[in-house]
Amino acid sequence: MLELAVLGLLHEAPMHGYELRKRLTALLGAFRAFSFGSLYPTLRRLQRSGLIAEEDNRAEAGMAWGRRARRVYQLTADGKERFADLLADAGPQTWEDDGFGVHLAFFSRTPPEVRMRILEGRRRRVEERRERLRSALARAGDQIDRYTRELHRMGLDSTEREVRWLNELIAHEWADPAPTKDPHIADNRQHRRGRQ
Amino acid sequence: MLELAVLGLLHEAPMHGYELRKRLTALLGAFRAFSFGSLYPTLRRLQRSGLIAEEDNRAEAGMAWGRRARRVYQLTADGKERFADLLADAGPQTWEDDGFGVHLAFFSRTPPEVRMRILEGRRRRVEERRERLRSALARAGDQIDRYTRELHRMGLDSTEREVRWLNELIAHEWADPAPTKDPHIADNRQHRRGRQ
DNA sequence: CCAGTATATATCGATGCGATACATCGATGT
DNA sequence: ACATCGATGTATCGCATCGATATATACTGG
Repeated sequence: MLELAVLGLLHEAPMHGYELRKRLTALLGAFRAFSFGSLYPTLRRLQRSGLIAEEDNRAEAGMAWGRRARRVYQLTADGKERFADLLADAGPQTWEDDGFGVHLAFFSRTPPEVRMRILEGRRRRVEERRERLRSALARAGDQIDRYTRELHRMGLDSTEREVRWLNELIAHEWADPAPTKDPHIADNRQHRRGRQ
Repeated sequence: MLELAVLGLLHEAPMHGYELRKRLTALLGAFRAFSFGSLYPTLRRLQRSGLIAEEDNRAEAGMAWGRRARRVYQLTADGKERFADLLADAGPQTWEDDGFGVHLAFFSRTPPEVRMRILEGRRRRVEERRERLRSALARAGDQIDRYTRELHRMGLDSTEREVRWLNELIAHEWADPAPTKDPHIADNRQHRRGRQ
C-alpha cells in the first residue's frame, strides 16, 4: 500500500522523504499514517527496482537553504507503469481497510470500471462484517460482558454507516461517472485515454 | 496486543490454538482479527518465556476424538501476573485503535481507575484526530479531490461519533463504576480486591 | 546564548499478516 | 461404496509496517 501511495504522490511532483510523509498524512487523514520507519526503506526498495530515481540536485544546488542532504525522488517510466498497474489491480486486499483508503485517495486517477469494482468489493466486505456482528449480538444478546457488547454495538453502527456511505458513493458514481484524470497506461485491454 | 488477548482468554480456561482464534474473533468482533500466522508464533513465544504451559493431556487422553494433536495451553502463575501488568499498563499504545479494542474487551477485569485512564486517553487521541481532520477540511475546503474529501468527511464523522460514544462510556463509568471481576494482582499501589 | 521545535535521513527489533502446506474428520451427495 | 467438500487443527515463510532511537542542522523565542 505504501508503494502505491508513494508512486501516486510522486506522480504529481518530485519530492523528498520528509515531504512525502507530510503529504501522505494529509492525504490519508483518518485512515492511515505511515511512519518513517516504513517510508524510508520503501523508498530504497523502489529506487533499487528502478521505479523511482534520485534527482540529481547538484546541478541546481545552492538553493536558498543550507539544509540539504535531502534526497529528492522522481518517478521513472517504469514507475508510472507500475502505478497504473497497482491502481487497476482491484484485488482482495483492496477491500481491506488500509488498501481501500489508499485506493480511494487516488480514485481520480483510477478508471471508472475499476472504481466500481473497488467500491462494490468494499461494500461486500463491510456487509459481511456487519452480518457477523449482527448475529453475534443477537446470539450472545445479554449474557456477554457489558463492555464487549458496547464494542460490538459500536462496530455494528460503524459498519452500517459505512455501507450507507458506500451506497452513496456508488450511486453518485453511476449517476455522474467522473472522467479519469490522467492518461493512465491502461496496460493491455481497451486503452482509452480520458479526453478532457 | 495479541499477548494480552491470549493471556486474557486463557485466564478463563485452558484452550488450544484453534479455539483461541475462534474466541478471539468473536470477542473482538469488528475491531480486529488475529491470524494463525501471528497466533501460533505468539503461543510459542509465551510458552518459551514461561507465561503459558502446555497441558499434559496424555493423562486424560483417549477422549472421544481421534482428532488430537491439539496442544492445550494454560496460564502459569507468571502468566497471571503478566496479564495483570498488561491490563494495568495504560500506555500510549493503549490509545491506539488496536490496543484500545483489546483492552476494552477485558475491561471487566481491569481496575476502575485504569479503566478511566484508558477511556480518557483514548478520547484525547480521537479528539486530536478529529481536530486535524476538521482543520484539514476547512483549509483545503473545495480545492481538493472529491474522493479525498469524502474520505475525510467520513473520517471526521467517525471520530465525532466515537468521541460521543466514549463520553457515554465515561459518564456511565462515573455514575456506576462496575466492580472488577477478579482479584487482579494490583502490582504495587493501593490494592483493593473488588468484593462483589 | 540556550532550549525547544521543525527539518531531514536512517536503522533496528518486534509484531502481525497472507499464503501455503499438511493431515484428519464428518457430512453430503451420487 | 466412493468422492468431495468444509471444518478442525498445527505450522512456517517472507513481507510490510511500526515504534523507538540515533544523528545533525536550522530556525525561533525567551
